[in-house]
Amino acid sequence: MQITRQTEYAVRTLLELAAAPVGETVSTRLISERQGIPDEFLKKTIQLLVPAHLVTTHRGTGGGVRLAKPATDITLLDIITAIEGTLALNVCLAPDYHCPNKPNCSLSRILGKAQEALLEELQRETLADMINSQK
Amino acid sequence: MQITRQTEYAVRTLLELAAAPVGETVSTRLISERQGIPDEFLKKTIQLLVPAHLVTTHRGTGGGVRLAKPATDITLLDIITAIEGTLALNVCLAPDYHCPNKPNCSLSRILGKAQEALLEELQRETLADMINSQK
DNA sequence: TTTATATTGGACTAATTTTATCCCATTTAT
DNA sequence: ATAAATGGGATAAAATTAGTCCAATATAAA
Ligand code: SF4
Ligand code: SF4
Repeated sequence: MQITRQTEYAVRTLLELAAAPVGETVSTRLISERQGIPDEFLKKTIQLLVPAHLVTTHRGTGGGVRLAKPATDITLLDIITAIEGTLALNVCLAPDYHCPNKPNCSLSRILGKAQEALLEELQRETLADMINSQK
Repeated sequence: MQITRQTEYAVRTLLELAAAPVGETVSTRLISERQGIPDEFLKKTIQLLVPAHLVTTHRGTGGGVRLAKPATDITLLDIITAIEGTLALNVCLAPDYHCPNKPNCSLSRILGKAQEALLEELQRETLADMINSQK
């Protein structure tokens, strides 16, 4: 019932990028050093952020990673989803899973409600908010 | 970011007990058959519910498991906690974990708030409520 | 007192997920 | 060319989750 270490790596990476001058690329190497993240693992992590349209990358000398959109448009939920897939508090709350009991299962009903409350909080604040609240 | 299978086993077990006549014991064997839970694994699961004071057990012929308190006094959060330990959306939100960054970490702050919202929902409804909403 | 029933508890195994590493290919600026 | 950087496949290590096996103990009933 925890976010994974990789998800936290992703958040910290995006915070690092959001803190950098707008439009500037940062290499994964540099991020890994500054954030204490294993660099090869960070590469994999960033490769999950690309298809989620949270960052863009550029190869070669002077290349690196930058935000794909303004920090005001990226929520914590976006990041979690990019790394872990759609958040589900139980199997039956995940897309494409069908449990025959679901229609009259009070557990899934409660977990569904609880999940809604959770998603709302995770969606409320953006990367930009997070940066600001650090100051 | 999901409850474990074992936690769901625990919930279904307690629902089964709550549905039985008050004060009546049910054997783990019977529960495992009715709920489709591996019986040896269910035994382990129930052994986690005993020290959490959610059920009491009685050995020997005619023995079994029963609720340790009224179904109105058992919340979903109680059950999750009994099986998985104190719920924490990230390591640093668990008791006895100290991250030096925590004081000015906006991630832990947001996750903390989100966790609060989640806990509130999980605490809101009791086993009794769950039974009633099935009808 | 024997027997059948049921939980207790420890050791063990299996499966799955998470975390991490290795290594080579490809792209790009200088 | 060369150095810097990401892309991506294969694999390994570690941790967690799920499940099994079995002997011991307690209890009620025959
Ligand atoms: S039994 Fe209920 S909680 Fe469990 S998987 Fe089915 S619908 Fe979900
Ligand atoms: S860096 Fe922030 S979120 Fe991560 S463990 Fe430390 S306090 Fe928690």
